[in-house]
Amino acid sequence: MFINLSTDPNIKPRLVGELGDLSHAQVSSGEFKYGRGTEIFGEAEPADYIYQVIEGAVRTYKLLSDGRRQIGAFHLPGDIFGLDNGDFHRFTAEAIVDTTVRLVKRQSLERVAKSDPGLILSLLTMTTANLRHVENHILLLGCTTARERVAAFLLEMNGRLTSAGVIALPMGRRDIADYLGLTLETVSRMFGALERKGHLKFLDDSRQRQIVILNAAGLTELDAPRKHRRLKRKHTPSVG
Amino acid sequence: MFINLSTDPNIKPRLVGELGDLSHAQVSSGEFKYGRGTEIFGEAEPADYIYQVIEGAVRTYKLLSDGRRQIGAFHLPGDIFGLDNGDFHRFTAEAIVDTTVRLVKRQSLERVAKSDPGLILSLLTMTTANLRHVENHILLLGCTTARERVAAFLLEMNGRLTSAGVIALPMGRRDIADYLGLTLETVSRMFGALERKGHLKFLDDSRQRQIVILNAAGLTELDAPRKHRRLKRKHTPSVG
DNA sequence: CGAAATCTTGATAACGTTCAATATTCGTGG
DNA sequence: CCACGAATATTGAACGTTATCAAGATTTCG
Repeated sequence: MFINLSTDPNIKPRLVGELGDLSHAQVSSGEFKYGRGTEIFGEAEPADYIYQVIEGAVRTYKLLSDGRRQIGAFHLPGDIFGLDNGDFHRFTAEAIVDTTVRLVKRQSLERVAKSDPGLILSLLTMTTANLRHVENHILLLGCTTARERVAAFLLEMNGRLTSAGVIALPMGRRDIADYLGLTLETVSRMFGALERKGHLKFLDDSRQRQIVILNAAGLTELDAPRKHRRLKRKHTPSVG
Repeated sequence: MFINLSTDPNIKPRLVGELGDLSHAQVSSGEFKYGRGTEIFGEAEPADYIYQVIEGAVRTYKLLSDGRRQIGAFHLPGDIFGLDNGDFHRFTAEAIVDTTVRLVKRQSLERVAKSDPGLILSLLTMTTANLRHVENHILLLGCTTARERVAAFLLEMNGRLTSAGVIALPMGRRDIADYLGLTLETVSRMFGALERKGHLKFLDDSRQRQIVILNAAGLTELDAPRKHRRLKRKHTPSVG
């Protein structure tokens, strides 16, 4: 089906925030539902669509050949994923829970983009936003302790899916672990430690997925034993 | 100074490969030299220029407040860095050795970009290339052992700065460690282990920075003790 | 030339993983 | 709708990989 995004009131508000100048573009678009745990697209598959979460949650990840998994991002309502700017997906995407997505044919986007600098600029803006997230994640994975990672994860989620002060996590400990480069046991232990310190509490939710942050400042405290201590800096750009 | 890149034979060949459609753009450009160890720009500073390495090597990194450092990338001759698509740099950049860079005023790029969709597309292409690199780095930092990281580093460098089969590393063990999320001692030990296994050898270079890969296949061997073993999957894409 | 930086190697320790057991809940099929 | 197997989460104990601390050898470069 073809939808003019600028005239469909149900779609425009959702997409405008992310797609910006796409608002006057004529692109082919549709909705789809994926059951909990099902694959939306696979790594290295042709990237025919880009996706936006309407409802639910999605994980995108890479696998090593021996089964080790690294989740690159969680995608929540409003988020766009599968935007690879190339012919093939670089991640696998799976629905974490029953999920509804909007999909847009990449071909139609590119057709429009040829004559619409604003759309390319929007793609650049979204890609840059991805890049920023991934860059911060590298800092997390390369430098931080288990406690710091779990705390950072909570703060990230706190900013993204809090409703009435409660974080309702759609994903399990295993997913969190694979996002943070830890094991699920370590994630569980760090949650426990943060709870004992009074930085958070669990609501009497059966699976401990409903969390309230009690002390956000406590979560930002650094924790490194003394791993590295580089301090000096030089400042003298010399002119050629 | 203003240079029309499409008519300056000394500049065009270098930039065309990376900047694509910029070749017919009129942008302000110049060259600069930075001494070994000096800062080119700092994190959160205004991003007034984008840079291309002419000669030398550059590291870009983020710091935590207690001094922990994560190097995001090494930039070698031909590479463009500082392309943040925003008003501020997200990394600090330092010359690893005496380095010559070309710099291009961002303002002039943006002026041209307004009327040149091809240039924006080039920016998108370069940003996507950055993204791909960082995504792969996340997989490395989140999932792999020390030996695998050092091996992956060598293979990356092997594809980028090999001359006559010899990798001549411009950076020290500390930089490599901060790139791989390890300590310099561990990097040193892994080099030693790989040498003992016959996968590489050092040239009698005083600082062990000249390396020859003897067995690239040996370097790609996986090494995980048995950290995670997720196996079931419908179809199985994998990066080995 | 000499102080600082770099790299290696060894000994010890710690953080996080691995292995294991339990309790609870989910969700699918009878 | 209940029951039962599978999935999820927590916790404990032991282990292992990598960090930390330390010393020494060599080289760089100011």
